[in-house]
Order: sequence, then structure tokens, then C-alpha cells
Amino acid sequence: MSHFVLIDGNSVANRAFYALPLLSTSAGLHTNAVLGFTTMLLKVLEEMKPTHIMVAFDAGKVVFRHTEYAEYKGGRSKTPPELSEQFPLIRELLDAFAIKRFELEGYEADDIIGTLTKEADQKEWKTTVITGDKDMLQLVSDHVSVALTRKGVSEIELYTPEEIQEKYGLKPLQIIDLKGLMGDSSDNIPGVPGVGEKTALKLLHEYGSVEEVLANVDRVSGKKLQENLRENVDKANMSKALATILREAPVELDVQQTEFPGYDGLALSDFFKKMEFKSLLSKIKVTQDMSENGEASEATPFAFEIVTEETTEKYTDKLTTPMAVYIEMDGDNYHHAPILGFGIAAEGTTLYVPWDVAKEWKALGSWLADASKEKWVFDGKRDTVGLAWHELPVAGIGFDVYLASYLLNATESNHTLDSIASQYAQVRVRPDEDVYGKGAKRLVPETDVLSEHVAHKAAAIWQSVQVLREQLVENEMGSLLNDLEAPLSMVLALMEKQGIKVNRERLEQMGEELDSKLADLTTQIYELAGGEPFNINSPKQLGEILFDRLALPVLKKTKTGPSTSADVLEKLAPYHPIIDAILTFRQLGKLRSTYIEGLTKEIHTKTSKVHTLYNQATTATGRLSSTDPNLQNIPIRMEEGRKIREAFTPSEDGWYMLAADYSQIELRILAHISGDENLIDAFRKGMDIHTRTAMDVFGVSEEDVTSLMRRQAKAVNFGIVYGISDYGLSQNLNITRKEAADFIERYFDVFAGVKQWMEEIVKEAKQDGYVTTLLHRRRYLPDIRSSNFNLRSFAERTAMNTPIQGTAADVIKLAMIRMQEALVEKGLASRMLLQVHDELVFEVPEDELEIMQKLVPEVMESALALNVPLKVDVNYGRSWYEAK
DNA sequence: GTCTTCACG
DNA sequence: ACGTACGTGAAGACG
Repeated sequence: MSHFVLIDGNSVANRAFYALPLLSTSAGLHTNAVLGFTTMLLKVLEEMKPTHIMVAFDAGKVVFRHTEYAEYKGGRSKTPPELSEQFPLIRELLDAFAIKRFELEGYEADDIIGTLTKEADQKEWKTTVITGDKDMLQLVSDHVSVALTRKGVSEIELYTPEEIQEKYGLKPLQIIDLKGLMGDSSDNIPGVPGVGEKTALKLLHEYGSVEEVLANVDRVSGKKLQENLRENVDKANMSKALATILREAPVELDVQQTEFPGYDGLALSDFFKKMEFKSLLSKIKVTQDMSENGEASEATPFAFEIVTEETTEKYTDKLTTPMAVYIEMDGDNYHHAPILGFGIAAEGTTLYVPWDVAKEWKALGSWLADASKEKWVFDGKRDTVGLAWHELPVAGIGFDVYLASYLLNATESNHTLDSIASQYAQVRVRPDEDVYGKGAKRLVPETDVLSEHVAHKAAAIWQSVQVLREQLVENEMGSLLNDLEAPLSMVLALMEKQGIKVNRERLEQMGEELDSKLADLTTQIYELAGGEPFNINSPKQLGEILFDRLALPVLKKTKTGPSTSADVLEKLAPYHPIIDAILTFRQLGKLRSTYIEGLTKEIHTKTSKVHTLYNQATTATGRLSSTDPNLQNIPIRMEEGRKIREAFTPSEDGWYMLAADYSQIELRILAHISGDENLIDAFRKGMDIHTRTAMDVFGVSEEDVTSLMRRQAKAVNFGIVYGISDYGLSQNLNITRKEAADFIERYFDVFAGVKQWMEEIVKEAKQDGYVTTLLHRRRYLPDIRSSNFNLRSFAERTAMNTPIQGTAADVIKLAMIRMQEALVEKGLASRMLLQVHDELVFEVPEDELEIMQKLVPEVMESALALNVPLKVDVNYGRSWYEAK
């Protein structure tokens, strides 16, 4: 059966360009759009198995649309040179694939595709159009589907007439009417003012088309809407015309010419080599083997050797420098996971050492501990802690591909070795899930499978380092890795292995008190609800009680029903006494399940400590996160919850807990990077920043700042750090949007430097596609130029927030490295235990209290010199609770 | 697995 | 007109 695939070349290239980091070859040629395009093509060929395929491109000025509307596409920003230069490469790519490409002077890709799909439709061919442009949905028919690219180009969403009906309630051709009414800012199609997607859909569901809407304008509800429609009849008609894809372009391509017999693996591999797509090279070999017409290349078995108890001596000389080493463990939590074996690789050597052999091999132990023997690793913290539980020290970690991969793309969450290998190495690593199985079926495989898997991992590390190093240097993040993240990972390893003591009895006692309170509340809630028991923890069942039986008003909805979140319930409290009981029940229930039961489960039976895992490669901003247990969200705001901290105590008798936190670090960083004179002045004078903000925004003297004014000023300051919007502020303060907008305007009048910086950082993000912190940490913002308002707005707020939050993360990370150095240098017994974003927690012997109270703030405040002082508050006590 | 809620900075 | 504050992780419900 035939399958005709048509690709909108410009649209796909654009999406690929903005979705991927700006990669380039060693010669400096940018390749991210080419790579994205290639990935998409390979995926399409594999999944759709087209018999005919072609790619259409825009060419020249769009003649026929321009004549009708001079502004057409006027609002579209110019194609950046980094993308333009990739179009010739994409053409080369298509030639290498032997895929027909087509362009027609004066026409857009849309029109070429529109014309060809019409032809295919008449022939009743199964046809698929691939594009990122929603307009193309108008081409959908019984034979033609449109696949929209998602998440850049890595995923596609297939639309048939049924799916369009389901999503919009429209026939495919009505997509044109939709655009005619709502317009499209990215193509500068005006539409009717005041009509967005919601209104347009409502009108079309009622009247069916732009023409019918206009003919029945008297019956349309809403005076303003009627007026807008009457005054913009021409605009509506013209917009519809602009949105209509031409289906009779003078295309001289016969569909038969697009027949696709399969690609030429040789031509393609040459091209991939030129582009330095190392990972793709191995992929096409496999495909080639499977296709009948490709020249089957002999699959060379991957060569590695298994070291046995008897042969260790023979391999001792192979332990050189540098080498890649990977430690395979059975499970994710390396505080408990049994070690299965080592993979070790360098040029010409790949070894697998089973754990039973490794732990007895003295030379291997010395090699691991020898700082002069450089090791390249994947997640050195994991290796260090995992081996520390077996009293095996590790030193000389020279490169960590996990951290490097994270820095190169912090928003990508999948920094597994298989994905790193596919991007940066030639050898392929199977996903762990494939090797072990998942869920209940998880099983450690036989030695031959396991050893090959681990050997591949070590080889992948070995092969990835050079490319990763080059890309880091190119993105100016070499020092960020070598001087910050890598040393930090070793500090974190110490903290995780050290652990923090938790008093189980104290928690159990609190748990019993909670149990009895919760039992009382449960009875009380059932009675208030009419006597019938129900599951209070189920938002669904609770919603039925509140909104059906008690007929309370629905203030907010979620996707699945009325919202019962705390902010909604607080507003409902005056209506019914059950609400307060539910809020208390939720609060105490959370304490019991997450902080009493959850935390107790994580206490190590031998040490009475909890050993968290700090994830150093998770967040988009550069912060750490903490899991198993999460020690970065232990309650503090409410007194009942705060008591949990009484259970966190020193691990040695007579010692103290000491906590040190940065005061207003994010606003101080904002003062520094924005250079706002007013904000700088406030911090240099050591003022309370929220009071100062209230004084400036409300125009009153310090004595006249009321607590309400200070509270509102504080919310504005938070909003500023988050990338302010009037809507967000209004939600937070429970005020109208107009009032929130006034606050913001007044804030920007007084802090004009902040306003200017915010505008500039967004502009910079639009230009570069990313933002950076003071230490060059980078975050890509693929949506920053999206035509979708929501996506774009979100990216803009992120552009404002990330340099602030990310620089704060840089600062405390630097402080942690310096702090650990200071502890060692001064021979102190005190230990750093926790990091909570702007706070460090230590356990301190009594005779070091004095020096630590001085040393900790000194080190933290001098971590990075800004043009405002950094300020640190220190407290200590017999538990974390008392260190306040 | 996904959704909702809620704990923290 | 659009419809959110920025960044996380854990637990429970539900399909």
C-alpha cells in the first residue's frame, strides 16, 4: 500500500532550530536544525514507512498574498543567520537521503503541499503532511492526515478529521474560518479585533463559517462583539483569504517522481561524518543492515575482556591514566544498591570486572584511590558514595560526563548514559530498562548480557569526553564544570555519606498525637457532611460533598472537576464550618504521611541517620534537588509542622546544629545584575528591603509603612524575582488585576534600573535563544519566540527569573566548596550536612561553636563579590528546630 | 502512569 | 484575547 509523506521544510527546520541547543561542528558550522531535521526524518522513515516522500520549501517573495495584503508576514522577525546558514545543509541532507525536495518561486511550502495533497487525495492515496504549522490542519481529509511536530520535532501528533472534530469541534476546512476570525500574529493575519480562539470557536459552532457569522451578526450575543464584527467585515474576509492555503499552485512535480526506494547508507554516512553526528552514524548502520538494498556491513562484535580472580595480575598494567570507569549497581539508591561490577575503558582496552573480583583486586583499589590516575566517569558522586559504603576511597576524577551533559542542556531531564552515548559517542548503550526490565519484571541479567552492557557504558564515557569538553569550552562553561560542579559533587558526596541523625522516637510520638487528632477530625467532618463516611483525601469525593451536597460555590476548576485546593477552601471557609476542619485535616494528614511515615522509612537502621540523594543534574536553573528523602522541604512555615525539625539532631553527644542562611540573596543578585541604583542603595544601607520597597512604592516615610503595605511590597518583590505579571500578583495578594498592575507600574517607576534590565534580558533571550547566570550557567528558552502567547509569556518570565535564581545557586555552590576547604584546612571536626537552596546546616562540637559562628558567614558572604554586600544569618541549638 | 494537592526555597 | 506567578519532590487517588 502506498503512503505519501510531504514535509513542510521551513516549518520543521524552524522548530528544530529553536528546540535544540545551538550545536556546531569543530569547524564552527551550526548544525542543530540539521540534526533535528535528521532525527525527524529517520523517525518518519522508520515509523511511517513512506513509499513516496518529498520536502517543500518556501522560495522568493510570496507573490499572490502580497498583492492582497502588504503587511502579510510583516510581524515575523527575520530568520537568524545561524539558521539561514543551515538551509543549504538541509538540502544536502535530503540529497544524501535521496529524498525529492521542491520549491517554487513566489510560493510557500504550504501551497506546494496543498496542491500535491489535492492530487494525492483524488488518487485516494494514504497521505501524511508533516509540519509545525496548525494552519495546515485545513488540508486534512479522509485520505490526508496532518502530523504536527511537538516538543520541537522529537514527537509528532497525528490529526485525522475525527481528531480535529474532537479537539475543536470543527470540520478541517473550518480551520480557515477559525484563522479568519481570530487571526494569527505570527503570520500577521489580523483577524477580528477582540476575537480570540474561544470566541471564534463559539461563533463557528453556531454559524459555521465567517460568511455566515457576518450574515447573522445581528443575532450574535454581546454588544461589543457585534460592533467589532460589523466594523471589521473586510478584515475578516481578508484574513480568511490569507489563511487559505492555495491548492492550485503551478506545481510541475508528478507525485510519481517522489517515489522513495530507501536511502543510500554510504552517502548518508559521509554527510553525517561531515556534520559530526557521531551517534547517528551507528543508527544508520543498523537500518542499513535491515534494508534489502543497503550494503549489509558486517556487524563487528564489541570487543571487551572479563577480568577473573585468576587473571587480575595480567590486567594490572592496563590500569593507566586517563581511563573511563563505570560502576554498575543494582538499583538507583546508591546508599543501598549492591555493586554488580566495573566497566573500565581506554583506547584499545575495555574491561568488565565483576564486583567479587573487583573488591579483592588490590591493584584496582590502589588505582581508584590514586589521585594521579585520572578517571573519567558518569556521576562521580554516585561512584564515590557507593564505594565509600564499602570503605573504598576514590580520587582523581578528571571528567564527569553526567555533569557535563547537564550543563550543556539543563532543561533536558534525561541525562542517562544511553542518551549521552547517542549524542556524543559512537558506541551504543542500551537503556537500563531494556537490559533489566522494569517494574515487577526487573531482574539482573546473565553475566554475558550484563558484562557487555557495562563494557559499553565505560566505552561510551571514554568516547564522549572529548566532544563534551569541546562543547563546554565553546559555550564558556569549562570553568563552571571544573571549578564549580565537579568539586561540588565531591562535597555533596561527603554530605550524603555523612547523613543527618533523625530521632525516630520523637517522630513516633508526634505520629501518635497526629493520629488521635486526625481521628477526631475525621468524625467531625463526617458529621458536618451529613453523617456518611467518605474518603476526605479524594478530591473527587470531597468535591461531591462540598459542591453537590452542601451546594458551596465552585470558584475554580481543574481539568477533572471543581478545585478543592487550599486557596479555594480558604475563600469558602465563611460558608460552612466543615471547611476549616478539612483544611486542618489536610495539613495534619500531610505531616503524618510525608514527614512522619515517609521520613521514618528512610532512617538507616544501623546509623539512625537519613542519607539523602542530592540530584545535581535535575533543575533547569542550577539549583540542587533532594530525594529519598527530600530534605529541602521539611516544614517550617507552620508551627505544627516546624516541630518535625525537633527530630533532626546532631549525631554526636554534646554537639549542636548550626544553620546559616543568606538574607534576600535573590534580590541582592537582582540589584547587582540590574545595576539599579535605588535597590543597590537600599542594600548598602542595610535596610529591610520590603519596608524600603513599601516606602518607595507608596511614597511614605519609614514610620508610616503599615504591616499591610509591607506585606504587599514583599509580594511585589517576590513577583519581581519570578518575572512579574499583574495576573500572578493579583492572585497572590487577592486584589484585582488593575490594582496589581498599578503596584507594578509604581515599582518600575522607582526601580527603573530593574525595569530596564528585565526588558533587556528578554530581548537578549530572544536574540540568543538562551539566558545565562553570572558564572555562565546556561538555560535555553525554545519558546521565547513562539507565536503562542502562553508559551512565549512563560519563556519571558523564565528569562527574567533564571539569571537570578541560577546565580543564587552558583553563589551557594561556591560557598559550599570554600566551606568544605576551610573545614579541612583549619582541621575542624564540624560537618556540613544539608543545603536548602539559601541555607547550609552543620553539626558542630561545642568547642567549635565560636569559630563556626564567625567562619560560616565569612565564607558564605565572600563566596562571590557583588556590588552589594551579601548577608548571612547564623543560629544554633540542640536540634534543627532550635537553630532558628 | 497521570492528576491533584501541598511541603520547601 | 490569550490565562500564570519561578524552581522542586512525595503521597494518595484513580483509571
